[in-house]
Amino acid sequence: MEKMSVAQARRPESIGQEVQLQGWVRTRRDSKAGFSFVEINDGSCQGNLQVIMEGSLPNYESEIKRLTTGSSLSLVGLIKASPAKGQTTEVQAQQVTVYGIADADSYPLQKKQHSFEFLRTIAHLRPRTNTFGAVARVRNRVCRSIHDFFQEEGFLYVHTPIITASDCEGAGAMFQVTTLKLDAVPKDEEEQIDYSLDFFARRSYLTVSGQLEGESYACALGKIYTFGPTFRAENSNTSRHLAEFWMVEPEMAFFELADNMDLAERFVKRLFRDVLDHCPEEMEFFRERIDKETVDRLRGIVDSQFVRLTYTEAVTILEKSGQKFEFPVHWGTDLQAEHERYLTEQHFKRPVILYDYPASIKPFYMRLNDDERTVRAMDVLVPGVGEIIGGSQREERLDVLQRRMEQQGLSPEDYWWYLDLRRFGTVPHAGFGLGLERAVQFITGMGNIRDVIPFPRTPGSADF
RNA sequence: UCCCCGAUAGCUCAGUCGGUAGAGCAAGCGGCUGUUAACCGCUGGGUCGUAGGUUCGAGUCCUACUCGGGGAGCCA
Repeated sequence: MEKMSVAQARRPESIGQEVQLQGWVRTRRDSKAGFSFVEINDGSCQGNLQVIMEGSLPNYESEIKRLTTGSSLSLVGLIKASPAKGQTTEVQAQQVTVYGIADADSYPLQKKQHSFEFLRTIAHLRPRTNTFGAVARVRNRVCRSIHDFFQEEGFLYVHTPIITASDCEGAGAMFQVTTLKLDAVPKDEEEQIDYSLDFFARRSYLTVSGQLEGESYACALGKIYTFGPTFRAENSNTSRHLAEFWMVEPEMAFFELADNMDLAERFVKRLFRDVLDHCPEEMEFFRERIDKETVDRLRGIVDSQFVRLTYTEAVTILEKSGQKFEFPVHWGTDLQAEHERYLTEQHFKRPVILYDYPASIKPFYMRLNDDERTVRAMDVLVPGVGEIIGGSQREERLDVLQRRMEQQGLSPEDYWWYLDLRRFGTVPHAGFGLGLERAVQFITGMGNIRDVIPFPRTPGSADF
């Protein structure tokens, strides 16, 4: 007997086939006329499959009448056109095997809406809900599109290390990795921790970015991208931050800032277009249940040009806006969330790429402009979520890079290999980072980033 | 880390002026039905987050703590 997915069985072209289906019960409705409607889902699509289970089945009273939400089963049946509204096909079951009942008294999921807060406490079961199934499928589609896009553009997928000894990748607090016994840490003569006895014979950390290593490969192979888990030990408690998240970081030799912005815009639009094209049921679900605007917003972005303006121009717009901001705007300080929101949500009402930020508020590796006050940084801001991409053209001039490091209190010796890239055949190059979860959050309209990653890690919480 | 809000049945919530606990859904039983978040009736289900305090009396007022949420900062 051929196995078939629920997704396939829901399509009209499957009518007339006799197949095996396996999945989990979403709901059961009994008819006293002597049969039951059982809706099953196997994760292959948003919708359920209605199965007719007749009272004449040998295990009808003993097992089928006891099927509860969450129970698992296998069945053999004939796919038919459904006579009633609500679905195009349905299955007439000929044989039903129950794998496992989900005891309704203790099974936490019911056929009703639960709060996301509650579902986070049962993260191992929440993928069985409509919302988390849809998020998982959209997340998968976005990941596939990330690879498709870069592979089609001739990029090489490079794996940068998860464990790093660069103690300042320039992107925030790091998790330390150690095999030292924390209750008996070895000390040297000066009572300092003796890291020569640690696993890597020096302090090591979980990566906060693969950028520096990515530059190494871009400066040999041209266009590369990394895509993997990233860790930040910041004590951030917001709906947009995770301690462990996934980041895509392309890095391109012979790219200047304008090339970088072009690529970022093409990239983001491709992700959005692919989800609209390939996940219509999921997006319709999000439009109905999560965020009415999300589909229209994505369509609008795919068809429109991103606004590009310099930091200096943005400050001028904000100053002239007449808006009362909690924090007043002035040149030289970073824009606050309220300022970015005003630009994307009220002034332009679409994504905005800001570039040429003051050098004083950006890291050492961003290329200094001729005005000596600004660097070739760019942020892609979207309505609702805010910063979705951050990137820059990198400083390729050895002397300028060394000067900038010293200004920021970093010792060039620690970055000897990074500086080698400028010593030997340096080239203009650029890159950016896109937070996967921020992208999925924006696409789906989900309000909390903890609900677009399967098992979220946040301060004080690493359950499951 | 800072500011604000919350914690009551398995879930989602209501609970008036401080007077001893309620609904919907879920569950069990019964009824009805090609149903589709099915529907109707009945039944069971509670240390009101924890620890103190005020009071004749606290779910309700006060304090601390724990956990959760929203916002800010940091950023992706």
